[in-house]
Amino acid sequence: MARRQKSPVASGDLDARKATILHAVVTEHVDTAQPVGSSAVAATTDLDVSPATVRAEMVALEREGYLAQPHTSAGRVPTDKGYRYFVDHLERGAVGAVQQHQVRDFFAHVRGEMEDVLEQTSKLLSQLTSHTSVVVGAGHSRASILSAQLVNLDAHHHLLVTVFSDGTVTKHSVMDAAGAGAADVAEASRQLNALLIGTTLSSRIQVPSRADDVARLVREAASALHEAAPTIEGEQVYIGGSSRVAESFDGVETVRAVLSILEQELVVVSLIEDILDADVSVAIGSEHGLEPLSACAVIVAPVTLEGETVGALGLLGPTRMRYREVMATAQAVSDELTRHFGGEPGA
Amino acid sequence: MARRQKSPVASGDLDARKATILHAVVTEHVDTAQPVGSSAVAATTDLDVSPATVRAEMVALEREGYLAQPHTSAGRVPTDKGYRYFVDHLERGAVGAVQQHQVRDFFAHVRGEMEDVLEQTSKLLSQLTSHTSVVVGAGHSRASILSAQLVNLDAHHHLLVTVFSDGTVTKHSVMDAAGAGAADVAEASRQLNALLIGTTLSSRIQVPSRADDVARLVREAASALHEAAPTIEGEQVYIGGSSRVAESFDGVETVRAVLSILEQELVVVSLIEDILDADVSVAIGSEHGLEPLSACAVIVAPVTLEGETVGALGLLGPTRMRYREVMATAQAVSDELTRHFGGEPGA
DNA sequence: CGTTGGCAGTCGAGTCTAGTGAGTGCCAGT
DNA sequence: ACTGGCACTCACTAGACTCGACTGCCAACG
Repeated sequence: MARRQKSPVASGDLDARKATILHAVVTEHVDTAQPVGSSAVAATTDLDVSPATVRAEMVALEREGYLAQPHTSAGRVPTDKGYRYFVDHLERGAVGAVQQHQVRDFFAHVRGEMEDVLEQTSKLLSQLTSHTSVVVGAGHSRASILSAQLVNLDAHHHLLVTVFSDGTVTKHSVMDAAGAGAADVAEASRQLNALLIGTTLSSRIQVPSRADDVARLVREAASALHEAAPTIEGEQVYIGGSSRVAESFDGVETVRAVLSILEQELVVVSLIEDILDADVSVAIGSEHGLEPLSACAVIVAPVTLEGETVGALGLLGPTRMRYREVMATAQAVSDELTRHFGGEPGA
Repeated sequence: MARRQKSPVASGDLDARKATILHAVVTEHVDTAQPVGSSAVAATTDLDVSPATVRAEMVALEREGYLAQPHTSAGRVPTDKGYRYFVDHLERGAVGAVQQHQVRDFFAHVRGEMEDVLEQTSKLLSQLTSHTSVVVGAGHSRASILSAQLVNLDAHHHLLVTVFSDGTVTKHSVMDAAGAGAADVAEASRQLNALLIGTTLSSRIQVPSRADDVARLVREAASALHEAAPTIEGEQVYIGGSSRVAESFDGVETVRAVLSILEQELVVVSLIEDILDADVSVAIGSEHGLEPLSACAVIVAPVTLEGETVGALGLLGPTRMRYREVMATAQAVSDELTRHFGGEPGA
């Protein structure tokens, strides 16, 4: 609403009245899920114009691609472009008091490891918004190793347990057909720790080439760790409220398609990362490339730690969504999450 | 079909012809999703009787509760009791050759930690059966601690990393407001290790009561571990193919209800454990107590390790399900999984 | 020239009325 | 005990019709 252009042609800005009408159509349609007619717009806005005038404007808005008609004698429905304009010109609202309180309360009481917090957060988000939520914890490719330890499980199996500077812990099985003695395992553990401390997963390390049991164990363990690197570097994904998908769309096929996408973590992560920006951002309908999600809008907010983006949270719902409220919620949770991790690093 | 009673009254067994008719109705209904008429049954069975005779039998089957009519002039549909009889008298079939191969192939190539294998398995199951699958890894309440280590993250945060005899690894944040020195942390780590090794989560341990930094760290870490015990003892749950739910049921409300149940891990686990038996077993419709799942059948197979049940796998679909095939698949995967973990314990 | 009221036209949704056909229950005959 | 025949039931479908919410267009107005 702030920036406006003189000439309302092309795709730039719309004149004030068109903007008001578009805004009215969007909000009304979000509320009712029905096409919105000219008289409804004339009644709900404070434009003081007749339905006929509204109609004329709507024809223009349709020509410019902001609105669409399901069929000739129906009201108008916003297009993706219409929603986009709506969102771009939305003044940021504060999150409701009840929700605000719920968010604060949640973060005041939540305890436990980062993983648990992220998972709980995804549940909170879907509960607050009635949409499906996605929380992505960034990978730790740049984290360095704080400790590595080889633990003897039984005669032929050991476990390499690695602790990273970002607080993650990984484990890797190490087979040992020969069955080295406990002393050898302990020695290998010592050497591994010395070898790996301070390195990252992408570091090249110098493994001993000797043929004895200890050296063999060290080599096996180190390779197990580095082989698995691509997997454990990967992001953690927590999805909450997937049952909300069934409420949001009426076509069973749409529901299936969306759920199917949600099952593919890699796709979800790359979707979120595509949309991710320094601020709360939105992808509407076909704006993200995923055809099965063309009926969806995705709202993404970053989670930062010491200025760096370490994760993201996303909310997925129908394009017909209460953008203002949902974006405000995303912003609030993102802020609190950032503060939460900022306050207690590594936890 | 083996055991049969003379008197077909009451709820015991049905006479051969009724059994055949019930069988025909179930298989036909599973195929077509339509009520099955008497003439269809007469045509598809080798009973060589007229539709009229079939009708008479169907009336009896309906009176005894095995069949139901959606409305007066429609064919018959199996009731839960009908499906139950069908399943109880199903001769176990072998799994199809293609699937057999797929399962073997999967287990021949799958690598990685138990958690990863279970998760992959749930995907395999849902892919093989086109149903939603659940894989439950048993809790490790009886596992003893092999190693405990306190790792210094930063000035005020440490991480207690614990390795259990069943190969699981847990981590717990330990806050340290006072900021003990590195030497103290190392000493605390040593003491914790000595203290915890060989104990289980339910063991009572004797923590030092001294007031110095080391003792404080030890107490903090031990209490963090034992406080979290209920959580980490808990089962791991992996759900695969939840999008299949949308295919299986046509009512959106049913889909939502089922998805909603699937989101509650505790409910899913207790459901599976209720049904769990030494063999592949089935709960049909209202047999399990969960009202929202009254349109579902759940097939559960145990996963054993050295004679002990260490987990379970479940398949959830509509009562109108290909029980024979799905049960055979569950059996096959359960067997292979058991063999897989039996062959490489701890992996 | 932008705006307005009026008006004919369009089209989806709902209702009503057969007509169709799959399937049943019953019964008399073998 | 089984069968063929038969009247009956009832969901489903198609067509006709009305209703009503809109639109698009146009002539008139300030």
